[in-house]
Amino acid sequence: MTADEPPLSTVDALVQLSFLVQRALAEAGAEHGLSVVQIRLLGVLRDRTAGMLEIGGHLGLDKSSMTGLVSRAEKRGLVRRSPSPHDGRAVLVSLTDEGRRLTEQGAEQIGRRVAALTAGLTEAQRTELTRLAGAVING
Amino acid sequence: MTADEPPLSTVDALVQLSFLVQRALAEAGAEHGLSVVQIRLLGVLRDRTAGMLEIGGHLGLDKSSMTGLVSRAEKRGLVRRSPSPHDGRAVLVSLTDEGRRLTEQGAEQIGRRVAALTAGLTEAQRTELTRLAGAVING
DNA sequence: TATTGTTATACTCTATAACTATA
DNA sequence: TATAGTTATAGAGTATAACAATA
Repeated sequence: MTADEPPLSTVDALVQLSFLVQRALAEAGAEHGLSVVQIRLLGVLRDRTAGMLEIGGHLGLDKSSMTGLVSRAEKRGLVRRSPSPHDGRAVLVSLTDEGRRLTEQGAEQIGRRVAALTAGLTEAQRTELTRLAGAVING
Repeated sequence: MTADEPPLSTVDALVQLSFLVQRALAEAGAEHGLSVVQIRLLGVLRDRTAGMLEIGGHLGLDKSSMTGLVSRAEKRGLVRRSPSPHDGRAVLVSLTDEGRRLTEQGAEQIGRRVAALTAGLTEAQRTELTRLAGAVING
């Protein structure tokens, strides 16, 4: 029989859960030398091509932070910069084939690791957790 | 009427929720110039005095990362280093009065911000979410 | 010898301010 | 003038390897 755990407040439960998930993300990324923010960058580009400002908006980062972030990913061959056909000031960032491969593979591993966190729940509990988390996310 | 949101997978829901909570943490910390890791450092020291290795274990950081982390907090007057009475190699890190004040105040603000995330849930839903999150946390 | 902690070093990540080029 | 992006700079945060002091 395992030890009883102290009851958690809602706040503590959400904070601790967030750290568990973030650790799973970091560990999945580390297998490929990717930081969490690099994972997020690839995630943003998974379904779209975007300019620096737009990506920064999604990640909550200043445009000056984007330059280095994208350059490091570019140096690793994961993304490319292209000139925008409509605006001479703008660049469009998109995944390379290698970047897309790594994105898909990483998503799979993240899925496995995060799913493993809920392995102790019943299917009904998992469904309910997903529903409640979704309600928080959607306001 | 608000727009329908796409149904989320369990993995996506947990990942997105973790980013929401982490953002709340970061914003609460930013009000006092504290990073998330500095908040965690104060949290570890809230209920105990600990050596560098022990703190690093709680935070998942190498001992070499601890030196700078603790020194920055020390320079701000939030923690102090004391020689261990039992081991001449070790130092004991503890909160200063100012550090404790900030820790309590920060915990309050984090509580408010994280609680606000669940403001749209009923009390029963909040209870259920807490129970399910606790089940994930406790294995 | 093993352990605790620091230092030296290198890198990622981030922001502010100043700058370039284009709109 | 305003906008998209980069550069210069500064600082936090992290790890690896080498080191000092103590156990």
